[in-house]
Amino acid sequence: MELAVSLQRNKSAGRPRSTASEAAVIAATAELLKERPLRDLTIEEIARKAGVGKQTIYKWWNSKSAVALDAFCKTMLKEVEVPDTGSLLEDMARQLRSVTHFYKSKAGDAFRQFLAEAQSDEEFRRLFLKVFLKPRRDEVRVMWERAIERKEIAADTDPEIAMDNLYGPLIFRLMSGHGSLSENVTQQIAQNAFWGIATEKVHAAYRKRTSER
Amino acid sequence: MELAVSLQRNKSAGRPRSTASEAAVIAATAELLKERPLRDLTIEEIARKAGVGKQTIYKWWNSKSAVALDAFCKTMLKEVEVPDTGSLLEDMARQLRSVTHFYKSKAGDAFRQFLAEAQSDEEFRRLFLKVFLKPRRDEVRVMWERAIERKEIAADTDPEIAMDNLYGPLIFRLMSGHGSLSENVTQQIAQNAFWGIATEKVHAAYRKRTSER
Amino acid sequence: MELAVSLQRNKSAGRPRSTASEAAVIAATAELLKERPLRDLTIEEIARKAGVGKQTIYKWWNSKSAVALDAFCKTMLKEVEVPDTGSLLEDMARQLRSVTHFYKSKAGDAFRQFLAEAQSDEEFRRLFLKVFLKPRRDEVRVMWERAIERKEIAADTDPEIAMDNLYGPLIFRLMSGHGSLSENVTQQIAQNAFWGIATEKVHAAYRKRTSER
Amino acid sequence: MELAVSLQRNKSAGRPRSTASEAAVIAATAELLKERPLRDLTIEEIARKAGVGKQTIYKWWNSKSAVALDAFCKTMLKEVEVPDTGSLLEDMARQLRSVTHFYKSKAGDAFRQFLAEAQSDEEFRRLFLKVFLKPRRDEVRVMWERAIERKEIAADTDPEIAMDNLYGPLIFRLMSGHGSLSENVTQQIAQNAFWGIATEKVHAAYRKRTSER
DNA sequence: CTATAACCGAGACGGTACGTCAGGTCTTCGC
DNA sequence: GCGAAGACCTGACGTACCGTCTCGGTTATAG
Repeated sequence: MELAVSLQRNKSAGRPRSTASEAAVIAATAELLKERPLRDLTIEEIARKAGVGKQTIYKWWNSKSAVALDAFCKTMLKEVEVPDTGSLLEDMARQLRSVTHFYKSKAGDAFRQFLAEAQSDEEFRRLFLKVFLKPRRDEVRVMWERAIERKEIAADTDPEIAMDNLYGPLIFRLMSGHGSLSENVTQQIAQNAFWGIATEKVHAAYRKRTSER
Repeated sequence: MELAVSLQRNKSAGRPRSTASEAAVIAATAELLKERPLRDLTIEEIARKAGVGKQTIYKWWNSKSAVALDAFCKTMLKEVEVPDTGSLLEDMARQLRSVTHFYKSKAGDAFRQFLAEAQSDEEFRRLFLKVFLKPRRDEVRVMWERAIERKEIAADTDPEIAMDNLYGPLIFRLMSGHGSLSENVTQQIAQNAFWGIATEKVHAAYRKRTSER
Repeated sequence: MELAVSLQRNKSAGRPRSTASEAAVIAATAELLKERPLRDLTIEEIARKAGVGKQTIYKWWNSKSAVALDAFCKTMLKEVEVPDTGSLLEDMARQLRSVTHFYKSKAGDAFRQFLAEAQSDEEFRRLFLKVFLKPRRDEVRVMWERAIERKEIAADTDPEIAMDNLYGPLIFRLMSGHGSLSENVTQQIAQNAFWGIATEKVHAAYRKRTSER
Repeated sequence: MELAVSLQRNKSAGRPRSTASEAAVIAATAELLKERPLRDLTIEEIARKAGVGKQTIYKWWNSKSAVALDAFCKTMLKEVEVPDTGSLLEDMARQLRSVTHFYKSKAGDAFRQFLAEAQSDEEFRRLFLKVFLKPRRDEVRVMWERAIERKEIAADTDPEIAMDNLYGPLIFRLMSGHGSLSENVTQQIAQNAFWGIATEKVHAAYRKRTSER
């Protein structure tokens, strides 16, 4: 019980890390990240704004992207909503509404910056995957697992692919900007993804309740 | 940039634009783009490698991304294959195989770099959309228009969304690297996209030919 | 005749070196050098004060000491007075008075800084020797050559050693600060140096004119 | 610094100064000082090499030069040889031989570094004068006092100036590097200095023993 | 036998400067 | 007048030390 604590402390001599500095860096970075693209941040500016030495940043983070990701996770992130309405279509529609709201926010801008950054920094790609993307997907995956239990989708459905079917189109749309992300569009995407993965039985049930498509 | 140059102004005095320089810049950039991420290219290096003054580059292109995009379009791009098998599912499967091959090539790396770059450079995003993405989508759109004619999908289906359903998951997978892009996965994505947009009639016909999913 | 000139110019394309920048650097450095020891100058401060990029300084000079030496030679240096009174003793006494004046000035401070710098930078030591010390000694050497002609000193006297006998004590005094450099002291040093190198004949002649030492 | 410590205050509470740490600092510094110029030492490196906290160094010494001087005095210094042959010329020649040996050694390098350091640090200049230069000159001064007693030099000769006449040329030669310090040269310097300060009587006696110069 | 005090190592901190790199602009010459 | 060459100012890079500041711990004397 107490063990973890006492193992944690005392492990090193010397002046301990300044929580104030860390917080200042995170805060400054978060603020800057809302103002401009990640690419246009500089370590110097973060240090300046945080009132912190550059070395202090380099000591605790590997790159400005790592600082930014940390700031993002600590200040810009809200809980994922994982609806459980008993209907996959409904779940997906609701979920998509909520992630769309995220994607369109400042946080969503940051998210896309990170995805962009990952294209030229393999180490960061892994970090981003580990600290943000994977945990998020793990939370959301239950939506499909529940659908499998309810037999709405086939037992051998790969939730990973299901998720890509749902989120991929959205993200691509946002990144390329070739089309808008209106309510209408997101719902269409949700429906297509649903029809794409649901079983025939569910299709039939669904068709009963609505007019033929 | 680069467009509609020659017709209007053949009267101007002075030395004409050197086609050799332009070609050298394009070639050097293409080569560099195969070696490393766009972000890590520099105008100076391109100029050095091309044996060209920096100013010459700045004169004809707005940014290194613009040079790179130009180089990409002129040297790394092959015709899109737009299959016409008479079956949307088959068309989509084939198409996806061919774009997957593209995405996994050096050219695909470059494509993702451009998408990344667009996240921090709105002007470039528009350029990329105009000179690459839109033309491509225009070519591919006929696949869905043909499917509408064949009544495989509803008349009011938006091909834009259909395309996002098909390509979005792939691109997202590649960019985030959370999963592989095996033949198996791409075919699954194609199928899901197809089931997502095809009409009930087509679903039924398809089920006849295969065992129940 | 004209050859040297035409070889000099035209040798390179590109924007020529900015004389304004060079002058600004020299001026700024000279000013700073009067305010504080060479060691406490920084390239950054010079650049800042001169309104010049650091790179411009690094391009044309190897080190801050080199800049400082250049500034010193171009702005703080006056002609050496090489007296020719027909008497070595008189020449030496006058010369020493004038160099003492130099040593005690701001320029003399700088001179000692350079000598100090040379102790930890062999490359600079050679530079200093070449551009300042050797030319100066070459100018002054004639004093002893004339004395040799007049047979005041032996024909095989080494002027280098004679000069060290004259200037060495002064410089050491100034650097260590163990004693003052009053008129009295410098004249004593001059006399000792003179007696040390003059021939017996001259000693005798000199003794006739003055009371026995 | 470092002087007159123990006698006055044996009463104070608290942990006493660690002699081990002091010795380690001195040893590490001495070693480093043999490897590179004083300017290129850093407190951090000394602390690292000595296995000591930086603060411990700052507590007991004012600057790295002070540490170095301390290390120099405690480990690199040998007794000065003050010959007493009964002849000033002989004394000077021998002395100069021995100091030349010193100047050319690692210790001599350090000595010049200190003299150099003194040009940009007035406080250190005074310290160096007090703990090294003055004591040394005090020891050597008797050479001239004995010569005065023997009436080899005038009663009012200033030994300080005499010393400068002897050592100054050597030191300047070494610092500027404009000439070598061969046996031949040092003996010439010694002779010149001797002739410069000896009385006529001595000159005459000396001439009897040698051929006319 | 504590309590107090000074010391010590370790090492994090806010800074300043380093020397390098590239950006985007400018100026000159040769074609 | 175009284009190469290349110098210019700017500003960020990542590193090295500076001198200061906590920490946890150690070793003395004083009570």
